[in-house]
Amino acid sequence: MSGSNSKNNKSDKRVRIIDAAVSVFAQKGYHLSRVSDIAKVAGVADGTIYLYFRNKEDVLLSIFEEKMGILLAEMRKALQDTNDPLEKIRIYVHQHFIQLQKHPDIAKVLQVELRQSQQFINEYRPEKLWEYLEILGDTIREGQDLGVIRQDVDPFLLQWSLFGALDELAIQWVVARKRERFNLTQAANQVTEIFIYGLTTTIKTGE
Amino acid sequence: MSGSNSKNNKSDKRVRIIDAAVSVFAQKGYHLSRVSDIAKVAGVADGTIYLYFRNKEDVLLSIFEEKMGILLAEMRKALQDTNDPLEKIRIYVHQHFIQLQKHPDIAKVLQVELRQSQQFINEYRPEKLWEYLEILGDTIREGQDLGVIRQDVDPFLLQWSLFGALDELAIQWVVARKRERFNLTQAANQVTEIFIYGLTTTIKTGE
Amino acid sequence: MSGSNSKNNKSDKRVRIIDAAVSVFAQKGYHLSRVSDIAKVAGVADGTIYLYFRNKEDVLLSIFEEKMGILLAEMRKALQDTNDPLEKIRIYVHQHFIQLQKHPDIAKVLQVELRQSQQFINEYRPEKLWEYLEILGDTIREGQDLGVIRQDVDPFLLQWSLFGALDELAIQWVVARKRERFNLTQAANQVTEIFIYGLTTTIKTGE
Amino acid sequence: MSGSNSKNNKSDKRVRIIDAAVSVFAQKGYHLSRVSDIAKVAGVADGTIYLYFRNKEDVLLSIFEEKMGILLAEMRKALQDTNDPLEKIRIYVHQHFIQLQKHPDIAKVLQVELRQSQQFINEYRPEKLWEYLEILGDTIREGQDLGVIRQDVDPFLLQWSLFGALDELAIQWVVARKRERFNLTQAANQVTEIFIYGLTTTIKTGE
DNA sequence: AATGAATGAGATTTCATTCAT
DNA sequence: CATGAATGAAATCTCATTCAT
Repeated sequence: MSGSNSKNNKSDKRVRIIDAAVSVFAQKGYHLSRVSDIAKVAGVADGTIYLYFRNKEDVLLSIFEEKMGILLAEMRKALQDTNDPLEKIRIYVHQHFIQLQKHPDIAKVLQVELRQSQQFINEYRPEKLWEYLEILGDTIREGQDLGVIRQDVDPFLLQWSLFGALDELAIQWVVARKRERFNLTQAANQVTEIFIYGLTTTIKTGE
Repeated sequence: MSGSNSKNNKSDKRVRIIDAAVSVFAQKGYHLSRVSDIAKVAGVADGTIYLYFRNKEDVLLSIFEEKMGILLAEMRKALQDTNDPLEKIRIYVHQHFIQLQKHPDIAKVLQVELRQSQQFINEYRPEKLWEYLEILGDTIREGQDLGVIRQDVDPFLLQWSLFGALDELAIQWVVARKRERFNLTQAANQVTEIFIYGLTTTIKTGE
Repeated sequence: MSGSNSKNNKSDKRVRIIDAAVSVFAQKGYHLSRVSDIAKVAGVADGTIYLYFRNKEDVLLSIFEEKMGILLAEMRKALQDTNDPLEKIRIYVHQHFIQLQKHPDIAKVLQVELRQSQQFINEYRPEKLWEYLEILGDTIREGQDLGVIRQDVDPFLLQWSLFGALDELAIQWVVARKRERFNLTQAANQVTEIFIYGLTTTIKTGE
Repeated sequence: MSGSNSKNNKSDKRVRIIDAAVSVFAQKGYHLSRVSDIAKVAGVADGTIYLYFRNKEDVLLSIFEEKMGILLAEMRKALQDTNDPLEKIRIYVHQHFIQLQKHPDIAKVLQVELRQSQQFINEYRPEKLWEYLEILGDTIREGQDLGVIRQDVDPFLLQWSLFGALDELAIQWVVARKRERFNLTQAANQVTEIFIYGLTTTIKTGE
């Protein structure tokens, strides 16, 4: 029991630091966050952080690695029962926004800090993020193979367009305190509507 | 002529500092850029920067103010001869990407550094950016009034979705060294296609 | 013992910084003293000073607060057994010079740096110094009430005159390296003589 | 005439800089005063100051040299018709305070800045100030030779005590915004009274 | 002689990281 | 393992002084 406790304490502390860092980074941004801020929120001494992480940057990297891993796993689980590509896209968008709502701080860090530094993105390839995005790209290609998505769009461009749209709405929701202006479920519905059917009023013949 | 020179030199220096800052911020990000880096690139002494700007942050703010003003003016000029909302959107997208291609560093700073800090966004209202975005929102509302854009989408959500898509593609093109993977003209065409007609294969009756 | 040591080390460091600052300020004056000078004399790193003080000015303020407090307490103790106002003045003058002799650096900082900046005096009210001076004013008023000090002198003017005389002699002794020219005990005697009996040769009838 | 004008302009500018420096130093203190502040008040360019003075310190030194010279000359003129040492002291005190009232800024700089830096006092001997003080010392010695001033006081101590008293009252009047609390004529009378007759109530037989 | 834009040395202060306890 | 006091490198910003015009 004491061994188990000890192990729990250990992993506990690591988790507490990660969570504290997520909260602090989300609030102030990576560069304006001090290590001692993280330590204070985590309820540990400054030096303790260096027992679990190489340095401040390693804390940020670990957030990506671990939190993105969780989001990725949950996204896969949400999509596992569907085969229809268009339905998959609908679920992807909903799931993305649900995660966002559940973990706004994580979302903020992933979104904002990710783009902060070219260096960061180039030097540290956030594999888990790429995998998360690849799901969208693969689904689009699948849709094209099955003939339900137009052949004339580049899956790569479509993937980023859709992700960008989601991301921007997320930022508006998360960062800019516009949460009162829209709820994310409605947003999810509208975004999928627009991407799938377009914004024009004319009616699709196939329907 | 010497007077003209003298005047040119003076305004020259401010411009050189701004341009140097754009380049340095684009490369390293705001926080990792040292004032002396900017000075070196501008070919002036460190202290000279403080003759033209209050502090480092003021340099960043001035970039926004001035460069965004230029982009805004050019966007308005590009749109002035069009009345059709859908055509306006096509032009907006193209123009956005053309500017991007012409000024990738400015784009990087405006896009990436802008959202770096919540504080920045909250305390300093980037009016010019809002105006730039409002053009899109107004056009959408116009299109709805004219009946060419679906009434059931929230202009606010659509505006941000479209801008997010553009933004993300821009970042991919600018930041992540993916310029070889697509050209922006093609991207512009595809994004407008998708937003206007949707990503499904079914054919619009109106065509 | 180790706990005691630890505590001593901590308070030790604050004291060491204060004392170093007194020495450095006394030698170079506040403005010409660099924080790193103080750190070097105190035997700590530059940054350590900022663990104990908000900034350089706070070090100066703390010197006033703490050292003046000590001088004030000792002055009160020296005066506690006397009731005769004239005797009190004699003791005050002696005590003032004794303290001076014991802590010439403190004296220098209190006297010289204090009046350096109007701003300083106006913004930071040196309460402890006022209290120290008030002792003199109160004694004078007491003497007038008891009829041993002339009614026709303004206590306020007399207080400042006497303090100015002491102060100037102090400065001559401390700053201007004139220590060889007079000893402070003799000075104390002469100043009290002059103030009490005047500088004329005529003899008081009361004697 | 134009030559004379030119000469006037030249000396004019030097005087304007000196006067500006007096005003600025009096307000902010030497170290917090910027050369450009002086230039602005003098209505000249920053660089112009360096045509008339070697550097910032030289401006301060010149203030002493020149302003003190004026005060010294006026003091000598005020004393020239008197032979009685006690009367001379009375006049000295009055004259000192009159000058003070006429030139409070000069007084502030001479008094406060003078003591700021040991270095300053040691390296640059303010001859004119010493002469000014010597008048007091000489008068005291004269009085002792004539038998009207007690032999048992050290002229050096008495000189500094009296000057210190004057100085402190001056500072209170000039610096600490206490001008409403006393007028200098009254102060002059009281200080001479106290120094000459002492602060006790007993009556001198000689009177 | 006068200007004032430009310089750059130097000062304060912060904060990631270390290490003795 | 954990602590947190101490470190000191590094960054921003100021301002006396210079010098081309």
